[in-house]
Amino acid sequence: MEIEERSTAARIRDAAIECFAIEGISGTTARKVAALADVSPGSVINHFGSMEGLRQACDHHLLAVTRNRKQEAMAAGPNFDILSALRVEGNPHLLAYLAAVLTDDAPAVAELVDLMVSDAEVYLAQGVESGMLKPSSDPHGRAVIMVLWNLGLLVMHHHLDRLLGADLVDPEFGSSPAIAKYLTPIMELYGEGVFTAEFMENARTAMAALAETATNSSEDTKGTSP
Amino acid sequence: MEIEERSTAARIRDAAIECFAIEGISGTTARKVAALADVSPGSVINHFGSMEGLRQACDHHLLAVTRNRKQEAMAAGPNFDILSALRVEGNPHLLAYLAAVLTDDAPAVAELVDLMVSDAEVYLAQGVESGMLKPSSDPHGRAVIMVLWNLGLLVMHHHLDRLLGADLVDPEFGSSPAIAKYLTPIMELYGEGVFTAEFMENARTAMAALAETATNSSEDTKGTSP
DNA sequence: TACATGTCTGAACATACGTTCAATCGAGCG
DNA sequence: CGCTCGATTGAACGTATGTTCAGACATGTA
Repeated sequence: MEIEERSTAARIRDAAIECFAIEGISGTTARKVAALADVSPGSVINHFGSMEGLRQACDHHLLAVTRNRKQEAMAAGPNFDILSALRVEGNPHLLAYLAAVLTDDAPAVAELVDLMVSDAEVYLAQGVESGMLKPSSDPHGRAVIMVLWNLGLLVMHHHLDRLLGADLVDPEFGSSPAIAKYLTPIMELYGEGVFTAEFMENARTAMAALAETATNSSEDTKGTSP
Repeated sequence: MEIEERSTAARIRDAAIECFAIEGISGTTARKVAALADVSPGSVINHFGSMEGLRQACDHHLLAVTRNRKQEAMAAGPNFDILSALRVEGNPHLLAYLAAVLTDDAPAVAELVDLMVSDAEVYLAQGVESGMLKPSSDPHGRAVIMVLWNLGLLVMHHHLDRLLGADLVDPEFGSSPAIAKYLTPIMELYGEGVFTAEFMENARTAMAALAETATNSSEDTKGTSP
């Protein structure tokens, strides 16, 4: 028997994260996790009470890792890739696990997303102050959209990989040539936007009208809403 | 007994879409669908062969509805809200069903996403030609990112609703006052971007270096990648 | 060595699922 | 009316799951 570096509970939890990430939330069974962790099915329940308890333990681990990485990231200066921190070392399936749980509404996941948004608000404000970013008329809304855009791409990494050949979940993505195919359009959108100045002029009046009489049908915005 | 307007198969399929949308893919059972459609469990299998067949039937229905709406949308001119077409009439749970299936990689779903991207490429090109949109150095990449950003927000409608108070899946969202909270930051991002011109100047050189020697560590882009 | 204590096992159980199939129903027709 | 035949039923079956628990095991202590 080999030397055990991590506790049995930690080994089971990491095996569960890997299983959740690869087989999906519903495709993961106690027996699969047990086999992957080289323990018996009963041991999985013994340590975490139930499969739901195991899920929560994984969520809290993800949250804890994120909180730890947050401090290092804070010291390294503004970083708009919320995911890069989770890509480095640790369990290589943490990012894929996040992608898997982001859709169902577990409390710890909501807390994690809220944390990312409030972090982003700080980073964005810092960026504005340092002249790196343009100010916004709705800093909170902008932070929400940018974070959810990022997380949304992560959730649909299968489609992104198929369409652009860039696999966000690959641990080596950060140093892969494929990152350019992903960064180029995003940088362009974040740099210049898409709408021309003429169009924005027209859209602004339509938006103002929408804000006032929002109870009308959406007929007005058809063909203009993003 | 009431007058049946739709065939039994269609009733079962629509019940399945509702069940998949509300209870989730894995939370949906043949018995739940049968109860919702007021038929026996055996009838569900009789019509669709298996639960997997039922899933595929739902996917193909979603694809068919999208293709139909596409023609109307084409006639109405460029429309950058890929989802608005699915929000009008028909099964009110189609959008939520799309949000549910967007994460697992069923073939029909991939086909649907590919269709949306190629549609977006056409719309974006039309927008550029009419002076509504800025040209792009990577039209395909831009279309992919914009579509996946949109779909990503849909997938995470729970988080968007919690953070911004805008429920994308609500059938009446298009004519709701909440739409402003959602459109304001998006229009701002699509109109002006986030990065200042000065920053883009620096980023451009970093991007060029990245494109050439992409095998380096991602240390260079830390703090700048979106 | 002998004992104590907490960990781990794996066979067993209840449950819920997808699926099957003989029986039943009901509309169309001679 | 009597007959036919596809649609529908719902009880039953095999399987897989989460969970339990009595016993085996390892480890530290005296």
